[in-house]
Amino acid sequence: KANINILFTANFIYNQISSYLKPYDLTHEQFNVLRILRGKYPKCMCQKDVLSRMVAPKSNLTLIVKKLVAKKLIAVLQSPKDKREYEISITKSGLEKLNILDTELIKQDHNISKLSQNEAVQLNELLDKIRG
Amino acid sequence: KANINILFTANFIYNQISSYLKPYDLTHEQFNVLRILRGKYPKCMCQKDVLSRMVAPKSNLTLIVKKLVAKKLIAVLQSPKDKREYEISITKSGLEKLNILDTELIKQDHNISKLSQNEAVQLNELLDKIRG
DNA sequence: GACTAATAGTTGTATGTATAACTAATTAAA
DNA sequence: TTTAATTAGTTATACATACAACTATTAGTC
Repeated sequence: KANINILFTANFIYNQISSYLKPYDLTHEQFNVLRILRGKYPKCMCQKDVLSRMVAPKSNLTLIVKKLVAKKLIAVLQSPKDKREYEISITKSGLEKLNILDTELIKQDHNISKLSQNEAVQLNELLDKIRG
Repeated sequence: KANINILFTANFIYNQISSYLKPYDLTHEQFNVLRILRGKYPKCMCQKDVLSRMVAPKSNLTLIVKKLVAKKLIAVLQSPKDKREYEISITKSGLEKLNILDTELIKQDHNISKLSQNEAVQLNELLDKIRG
Protein backbone atom coordinates (compact mmCIF):
# COMPACT_ATOMS: atom_id res chain seq x y z
CA LYS A 1 0.00 0.00 0.00
CA ALA A 2 1.43 3.34 -1.06
CA ASN A 3 -0.32 5.00 1.82
CA ILE A 4 1.73 3.36 4.50
CA ASN A 5 4.95 3.86 2.62
CA ILE A 6 4.36 7.56 2.15
CA LEU A 7 3.44 7.88 5.77
CA PHE A 8 6.59 6.08 6.80
CA THR A 9 8.84 7.97 4.44
CA ALA A 10 7.35 11.30 5.44
CA ASN A 11 8.17 10.48 9.02
CA PHE A 12 11.63 9.34 8.06
CA ILE A 13 12.43 12.49 6.14
CA TYR A 14 10.81 14.72 8.73
CA ASN A 15 13.09 13.32 11.39
CA GLN A 16 16.12 13.48 9.19
CA ILE A 17 15.50 17.14 8.52
CA SER A 18 15.17 17.75 12.25
CA SER A 19 18.57 16.25 12.80
CA TYR A 20 20.06 18.36 10.01
CA LEU A 21 18.61 21.45 11.62
CA LYS A 22 19.72 20.79 15.17
CA PRO A 23 23.38 21.75 14.78
CA TYR A 24 22.15 25.06 13.43
CA ASP A 25 19.94 25.58 16.46
CA LEU A 26 16.71 25.75 14.49
CA THR A 27 13.50 23.81 14.87
CA HIS A 28 11.34 22.67 12.01
CA GLU A 29 8.87 25.46 12.49
CA GLN A 30 11.51 28.13 12.90
CA PHE A 31 13.12 26.93 9.69
CA ASN A 32 9.81 27.05 7.88
CA VAL A 33 9.06 30.56 9.05
CA LEU A 34 12.50 31.70 7.94
CA ARG A 35 11.94 30.25 4.50
CA ILE A 36 8.55 31.90 4.23
CA LEU A 37 10.10 35.25 5.07
CA ARG A 38 12.90 34.72 2.58
CA GLY A 39 10.25 34.13 -0.05
CA LYS A 40 9.06 37.71 0.38
CA TYR A 41 12.43 39.30 1.00
CA PRO A 42 13.11 42.24 1.03
CA LYS A 43 9.43 42.84 1.75
CA CYS A 44 7.96 42.49 5.22
CA MET A 45 5.13 40.25 6.28
CA CYS A 46 2.81 40.47 9.24
CA GLN A 47 2.07 37.43 11.38
CA LYS A 48 -1.17 36.52 9.71
CA ASP A 49 0.52 36.52 6.31
CA VAL A 50 3.17 34.18 7.63
CA LEU A 51 0.52 32.01 9.25
CA SER A 52 -1.42 31.70 6.03
CA ARG A 53 1.67 30.22 4.38
CA MET A 54 2.68 27.86 7.11
CA VAL A 55 2.29 24.15 6.58
CA ALA A 56 1.08 23.68 10.16
CA PRO A 57 -0.66 26.90 11.04
CA LYS A 58 -1.68 25.60 14.44
CA SER A 59 1.56 26.47 16.12
CA ASN A 60 2.16 29.52 18.26
CA LEU A 61 3.76 31.96 15.89
CA THR A 62 4.31 34.59 18.58
CA LEU A 63 6.77 32.33 20.36
CA ILE A 64 8.52 31.25 17.19
CA VAL A 65 8.97 34.90 16.25
CA LYS A 66 10.40 35.68 19.68
CA LYS A 67 12.95 32.91 19.33
CA LEU A 68 14.00 34.03 15.87
CA VAL A 69 14.31 37.63 17.01
CA ALA A 70 16.46 36.52 19.95
CA LYS A 71 18.74 34.81 17.43
CA LYS A 72 18.72 37.97 15.30
CA LEU A 73 17.56 36.00 12.28
CA ILE A 74 14.50 38.18 11.80
CA ALA A 75 13.58 41.77 12.63
CA VAL A 76 10.23 43.04 13.86
CA LEU A 77 8.76 46.54 13.68
CA GLN A 78 5.35 47.81 14.67
CA SER A 79 3.27 48.64 11.64
CA PRO A 80 2.57 52.35 11.21
CA LYS A 81 -0.78 51.65 9.57
CA ASP A 82 -2.23 49.29 12.12
CA LYS A 83 -0.94 49.29 15.65
CA ARG A 84 -1.99 45.69 16.10
CA GLU A 85 0.27 44.47 13.33
CA TYR A 86 3.99 43.88 13.18
CA GLU A 87 6.18 44.01 10.15
CA ILE A 88 8.46 41.02 10.17
CA SER A 89 11.41 40.57 7.87
CA ILE A 90 14.35 38.24 7.59
CA THR A 91 17.75 39.75 8.40
CA LYS A 92 21.01 39.43 6.47
CA SER A 93 22.14 37.01 9.14
CA GLY A 94 18.96 34.98 8.64
CA LEU A 95 19.50 34.85 4.89
CA GLU A 96 23.07 33.69 5.38
CA LYS A 97 21.99 30.94 7.72
CA LEU A 98 19.41 29.73 5.21
CA ASN A 99 21.96 29.74 2.44
CA ILE A 100 24.36 27.67 4.46
CA LEU A 101 21.55 25.29 5.35
CA ASP A 102 20.46 24.93 1.75
CA THR A 103 23.83 23.77 0.59
CA GLU A 104 24.33 21.69 3.71
CA LEU A 105 20.98 19.96 3.24
CA ILE A 106 21.76 19.08 -0.33
CA LYS A 107 25.28 17.99 0.52
CA GLN A 108 24.22 15.80 3.42
CA ASP A 109 21.19 14.46 1.71
CA HIS A 110 22.43 11.28 0.13
CA ASN A 111 18.82 10.18 -0.12
CA ILE A 112 17.78 12.18 -3.09
CA SER A 113 21.09 11.63 -4.74
CA LYS A 114 20.20 7.96 -4.83
CA LEU A 115 17.75 8.90 -7.56
CA SER A 116 18.64 9.62 -11.14
CA GLN A 117 17.79 12.98 -12.68
CA ASN A 118 14.82 11.38 -14.37
CA GLU A 119 13.53 9.71 -11.25
CA ALA A 120 13.82 12.92 -9.27
CA VAL A 121 11.67 14.72 -11.81
CA GLN A 122 9.13 11.92 -11.70
CA LEU A 123 9.05 11.99 -7.91
CA ASN A 124 8.56 15.73 -7.98
CA GLU A 125 5.55 15.42 -10.22
CA LEU A 126 3.98 12.73 -8.08
CA LEU A 127 4.51 14.75 -4.93
CA ASP A 128 2.99 17.83 -6.51
CA LYS A 129 -0.03 15.76 -7.41
CA ILE A 130 -0.39 14.57 -3.84
CA ARG A 131 -0.23 18.04 -2.39
CA GLY A 132 -2.74 19.13 -4.98
CA LYS B 1 14.84 20.91 -6.96
CA ALA B 2 13.38 17.63 -5.79
CA ASN B 3 15.04 18.12 -2.43
CA ILE B 4 12.93 21.04 -1.41
CA ASN B 5 9.76 19.45 -2.68
CA ILE B 6 10.32 16.27 -0.73
CA LEU B 7 11.13 18.27 2.35
CA PHE B 8 7.98 20.28 1.94
CA THR B 9 5.78 17.31 1.19
CA ALA B 10 7.20 15.35 4.08
CA ASN B 11 6.28 18.20 6.36
CA PHE B 12 2.85 18.44 4.79
CA ILE B 13 2.09 14.76 5.22
CA TYR B 14 3.60 14.65 8.67
CA ASN B 15 1.25 17.36 9.83
CA GLN B 16 -1.70 15.81 8.11
CA ILE B 17 -1.09 12.53 9.84
CA SER B 18 -0.87 14.34 13.16
CA SER B 19 -4.29 15.81 12.57
CA TYR B 20 -5.69 12.40 11.63
CA LEU B 21 -4.30 10.98 14.86
CA LYS B 22 -5.52 13.68 17.21
CA PRO B 23 -9.17 12.62 17.39
CA TYR B 24 -7.91 9.20 18.41
CA ASP B 25 -5.80 10.69 21.17
CA LEU B 26 -2.52 9.39 19.79
CA THR B 27 0.68 11.21 19.02
CA HIS B 28 2.94 10.38 16.12
CA GLU B 29 5.38 8.51 18.28
CA GLN B 30 2.70 6.61 20.16
CA PHE B 31 1.22 5.56 16.84
CA ASN B 32 4.60 4.41 15.59
CA VAL B 33 5.29 2.37 18.69
CA LEU B 34 1.88 0.73 18.43
CA ARG B 35 2.56 -0.23 14.84
CA ILE B 36 5.95 -1.64 15.73
CA LEU B 37 4.36 -3.80 18.41
CA ARG B 38 1.65 -4.96 16.04
CA GLY B 39 4.40 -6.06 13.69
CA LYS B 40 5.56 -8.60 16.26
CA TYR B 41 2.17 -9.55 17.64
CA PRO B 42 1.47 -11.85 19.42
CA LYS B 43 5.12 -11.80 20.48
CA CYS B 44 6.47 -9.37 23.04
CA MET B 45 9.28 -6.92 22.60
CA CYS B 46 11.49 -5.21 25.15
CA GLN B 47 12.15 -1.50 24.97
CA LYS B 48 15.45 -1.75 23.21
CA ASP B 49 13.90 -3.87 20.46
CA VAL B 50 11.21 -1.26 19.97
CA LEU B 51 13.80 1.50 20.01
CA SER B 52 15.85 -0.21 17.34
CA ARG B 53 12.84 -0.12 15.04
CA MET B 54 11.74 3.40 15.69
CA VAL B 55 12.16 5.99 12.99
CA ALA B 56 13.25 8.58 15.56
CA PRO B 57 14.89 6.59 18.30
CA LYS B 58 15.81 9.71 20.21
CA SER B 59 12.53 10.06 21.97
CA ASN B 60 11.86 8.99 25.52
CA LEU B 61 10.34 5.57 25.10
CA THR B 62 9.68 5.13 28.82
CA LEU B 63 7.18 7.97 28.76
CA ILE B 64 5.53 6.84 25.55
CA VAL B 65 5.12 3.39 27.04
CA LYS B 66 3.57 4.86 30.18
CA LYS B 67 1.04 6.77 28.11
CA LEU B 68 0.11 3.73 26.06
CA VAL B 69 -0.25 1.60 29.17
CA ALA B 70 -2.50 4.25 30.72
CA LYS B 71 -4.68 4.01 27.63
CA LYS B 72 -4.60 0.22 27.90
CA LEU B 73 -3.33 -0.07 24.35
CA ILE B 74 -0.27 -2.03 25.39
CA ALA B 75 0.61 -4.34 28.28
CA VAL B 76 3.90 -4.53 30.12
CA LEU B 77 5.35 -7.37 32.18
CA GLN B 78 8.71 -7.69 33.84
CA SER B 79 10.90 -10.18 32.04
CA PRO B 80 11.60 -13.34 34.03
CA LYS B 81 15.00 -13.76 32.43
CA ASP B 82 16.37 -10.30 33.00
CA LYS B 83 14.92 -8.19 35.75
CA ARG B 84 15.99 -5.03 33.93
CA GLU B 85 13.86 -5.82 30.92
CA TYR B 86 10.14 -5.49 30.29
CA GLU B 87 8.07 -7.50 27.92
CA ILE B 88 5.81 -5.17 26.03
CA SER B 89 2.95 -6.29 23.85
CA ILE B 90 0.02 -4.67 22.12
CA THR B 91 -3.41 -5.43 23.59
CA LYS B 92 -6.60 -6.41 21.78
CA SER B 93 -7.80 -2.90 22.37
CA GLY B 94 -4.61 -1.55 20.81
CA LEU B 95 -5.03 -3.76 17.77
CA GLU B 96 -8.61 -2.60 17.34
CA LYS B 97 -7.60 1.03 17.52
CA LEU B 98 -4.92 0.49 14.87
CA ASN B 99 -7.38 -1.26 12.62
CA ILE B 100 -9.85 1.57 12.88
CA LEU B 101 -7.07 4.05 12.20
CA ASP B 102 -5.85 2.13 9.17
CA THR B 103 -9.19 2.26 7.44
CA GLU B 104 -9.76 5.82 8.62
CA LEU B 105 -6.40 6.95 7.27
CA ILE B 106 -7.09 5.43 3.90
CA LYS B 107 -10.62 6.77 3.80
CA GLN B 108 -9.65 10.28 4.78
CA ASP B 109 -6.56 10.34 2.70
CA HIS B 110 -7.72 11.85 -0.52
CA ASN B 111 -4.12 12.65 -1.30
CA ILE B 112 -2.98 9.28 -2.38
CA SER B 113 -6.24 8.61 -4.11
CA LYS B 114 -5.36 11.47 -6.42
CA LEU B 115 -2.83 9.09 -7.93
CA SER B 116 -3.64 6.31 -10.32
CA GLN B 117 -2.77 2.72 -9.46
CA ASN B 118 0.25 2.97 -11.68
CA GLU B 119 1.47 6.21 -10.22
CA ALA B 120 1.09 4.88 -6.70
CA VAL B 121 3.29 1.92 -7.55
CA GLN B 122 5.86 4.23 -9.11
CA LEU B 123 5.83 6.50 -6.09
CA ASN B 124 6.30 3.52 -3.83
CA GLU B 125 9.38 2.41 -5.71
CA LEU B 126 10.91 5.86 -5.62
CA LEU B 127 10.27 6.21 -1.91
CA ASP B 128 11.82 2.83 -1.23
CA LYS B 129 14.88 3.92 -3.12
CA ILE B 130 15.16 7.06 -1.04
CA ARG B 131 14.93 5.23 2.23
CA GLY B 132 17.50 2.77 0.93
C1' DG C 1 -19.63 59.82 18.34
C1' DA C 2 -20.95 55.50 21.23
C1' DC C 3 -21.61 50.56 20.92
C1' DT C 4 -20.82 46.23 18.86
C1' DA C 5 -18.31 43.06 16.15
C1' DA C 6 -14.24 41.57 14.08
C1' DT C 7 -9.22 41.23 13.75
C1' DA C 8 -4.07 40.87 15.24
C1' DG C 9 -1.50 39.23 18.25
C1' DT C 10 -0.40 37.52 23.39
C1' DT C 11 -0.41 34.81 27.47
C1' DG C 12 -1.14 30.72 30.14
C1' DT C 13 -1.68 25.85 30.62
C1' DA C 14 -1.22 21.23 29.51
C1' DT C 15 1.25 18.10 26.95
C1' DG C 16 4.96 16.26 24.13
C1' DT C 17 9.90 15.77 22.91
C1' DA C 18 15.10 15.66 23.34
C1' DT C 19 18.83 14.79 26.15
C1' DA C 20 21.74 13.97 29.81
C1' DA C 21 22.50 12.25 34.26
C1' DC C 22 20.96 8.61 37.03
C1' DT C 23 19.74 3.74 39.18
C1' DA C 24 19.49 -1.16 39.02
C1' DA C 25 20.72 -5.53 37.08
C1' DT C 26 23.82 -8.31 34.56
C1' DT C 27 28.18 -9.77 32.66
C1' DA C 28 33.21 -9.97 32.57
C1' DA C 29 37.60 -9.78 34.74
C1' DA C 30 40.95 -10.00 38.34
C1' DT D 1 33.92 -13.56 44.71
C1' DT D 2 34.60 -8.91 44.85
C1' DT D 3 35.19 -5.14 41.51
C1' DA D 4 34.68 -2.94 37.20
C1' DA D 5 32.24 -2.39 32.94
C1' DT D 6 28.17 -2.79 30.32
C1' DT D 7 23.38 -2.79 29.54
C1' DA D 8 18.16 -1.71 30.30
C1' DG D 9 15.41 1.42 31.56
C1' DT D 10 14.15 5.89 34.59
C1' DT D 11 14.09 10.52 36.12
C1' DA D 12 14.81 15.35 35.64
C1' DT D 13 15.29 19.42 33.00
C1' DA D 14 14.87 22.38 29.29
C1' DC D 15 12.48 23.36 25.44
C1' DA D 16 8.72 23.04 21.80
C1' DT D 17 3.93 22.62 20.51
C1' DA D 18 -1.25 22.84 20.60
C1' DC D 19 -4.91 25.26 22.06
C1' DA D 20 -8.02 28.12 24.48
C1' DA D 21 -8.86 32.30 26.86
C1' DC D 22 -7.35 36.93 26.82
C1' DT D 23 -6.07 42.11 25.52
C1' DA D 24 -5.70 45.79 22.32
C1' DT D 25 -6.87 47.94 18.15
C1' DT D 26 -9.64 48.76 14.19
C1' DA D 27 -13.94 48.71 11.43
C1' DG D 28 -18.82 48.92 11.07
C1' DT D 29 -23.51 50.39 12.49
C1' DC D 30 -26.95 52.99 14.61
